[in-house]
This record gives sequence, C-alpha cells and structure tokens, in this order.
Amino acid sequence: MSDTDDMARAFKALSNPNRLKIYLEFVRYCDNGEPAPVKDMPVGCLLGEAIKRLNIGAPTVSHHIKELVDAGLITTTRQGRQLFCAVEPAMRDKLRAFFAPVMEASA
Amino acid sequence: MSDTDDMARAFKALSNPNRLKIYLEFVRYCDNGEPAPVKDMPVGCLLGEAIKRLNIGAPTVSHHIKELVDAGLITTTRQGRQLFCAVEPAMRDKLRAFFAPVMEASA
DNA sequence: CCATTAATTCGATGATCATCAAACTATTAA
DNA sequence: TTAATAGTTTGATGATCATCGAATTAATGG
Repeated sequence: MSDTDDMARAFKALSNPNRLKIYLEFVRYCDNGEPAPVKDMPVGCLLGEAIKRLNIGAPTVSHHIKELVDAGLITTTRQGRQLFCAVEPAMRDKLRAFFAPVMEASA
Repeated sequence: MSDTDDMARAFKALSNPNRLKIYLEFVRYCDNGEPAPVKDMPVGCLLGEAIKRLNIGAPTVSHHIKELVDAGLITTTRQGRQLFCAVEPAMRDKLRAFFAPVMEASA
C-alpha cells in the first residue's frame, strides 16, 4: 500500500457527507485550539443528538464510525455501554501535510 | 449544497487512487514552487506516459478527468486535438484551509 | 480525400456503497 | 432477574462506481 493509497483511503472515508460531518464533530471537539484540547467525545452524544440532525439511523452511524476507524482517521475506546471517539492526530497531520503548499513543504 | 457537501464532493473525486495520482501529476506540474509556475499540462502527456504507469485505458482517464473537473479541482482547455489541464487554485486553497489547524485558521 | 492521432461517448459488467429494519449483545438499573 | 439503554451485526436493496471494448468525433498531415 503506497502512501498515495493511504491518502485515497482517507479521502474515501471523508467522501460521504454524513461521515464527513461526523468526523468534523470530532475535529471541532478535539482540536478547538485550546492549549490542552479535550481528546474524547462520547458517541452517545452523536446518537442522541447529531443523528437527528443528520437524519440517519444508529446502524448507519455505527457503520460510518467503523469506516473512519479503518481509514485511520479516528480511534475509539469503550466505557461501559458508551463508545468514545478521538481524532487520530497522525492522520490529521498527514492530511495537513498533504495539502500544504509545495513551497512551504520543501523549505 | 452546503460547504461541507462541496468538500465531500472534492474528497470523493480524490478517493480513487488513480484519480488522485492524476490530480497529483497536475499539482506537481502546476504548483512546484517556482515564482511563476507553469499553469498547464497536456493530458496527452498523461495518455501517452502516465496511462502506462497507471495501467488504465484512455476512456477511464477521460472519465477521471471529467470527475476532477466536476468536483472543481481542475479546469481544462482544448488546443487542437489536445486537452490541457490546470489545477484550480480556489479549490486547492479551500482544501488547504480545510485542513489548516483551527488555531491558525482563527488567528 | 484518406489515414492517423487524441480524446470522448456508449453500453455493459462486476464491485462497492449508504442505508435501513430486525435481531442481537452487552451493560446498567430497578 | 427483568427492563431499559447503547451500540453492533446481519441481510437486504437500490445506487453509484471503475473499468473496459467498441464505436465515434474532431483535428492534423499527407
């Protein structure tokens, strides 16, 4: 698997509008510019609220979350019956680097 | 169509490995850090050489290029029987901004 | 005009996708 | 131990996708 293929896989994970919105919820929650950003966010929150906003069922959200995990974009942990998600910083940085201007990247 | 949907569409266009490679050829060619970067690159070049590298047929490349255009990632012009492609700077910047850290984006 | 070249269109095919409803598992609470 | 809650799995369906071969259009060169 080439590096390009890794990127393509990440893009595929972000190519579904609902999945992108879910990822963005996590990004906003985890990377909001605070000195020590909160790392985790309960999916229960998504299921309870965001699902209604997105108008998709629980199985679909579950599926989307797994896709985001498989693409290396987020990680999950479980606490009791709740799932916690966190943005994977390595992949986020990879994406940033990918779109960084060539001039800056090679400087 | 929300801004998020625009992004999702761009990601979808980049989610196919071959299409991503084609786009990257254009990016490298158009945005190589030179003061006045060359803007255009003949697709004929792709068809002649890169196609062999990618191992896909001419109809497929033609299709991929149209997808990149529809997603707003590149533009094309025609000269004689050759097609010329250029990276769309607005969309490239949008993608960069999308992955820019929140801290920097709001500074 | 004819042949060649560059790219597109068409039609088809097998593959993957997004989503759902129903059934299920696991955890908590009464 | 029963009920409720959080999320997952399964199986299905209609939709979209990537790719191809064949036919097609458009431009160039003899």
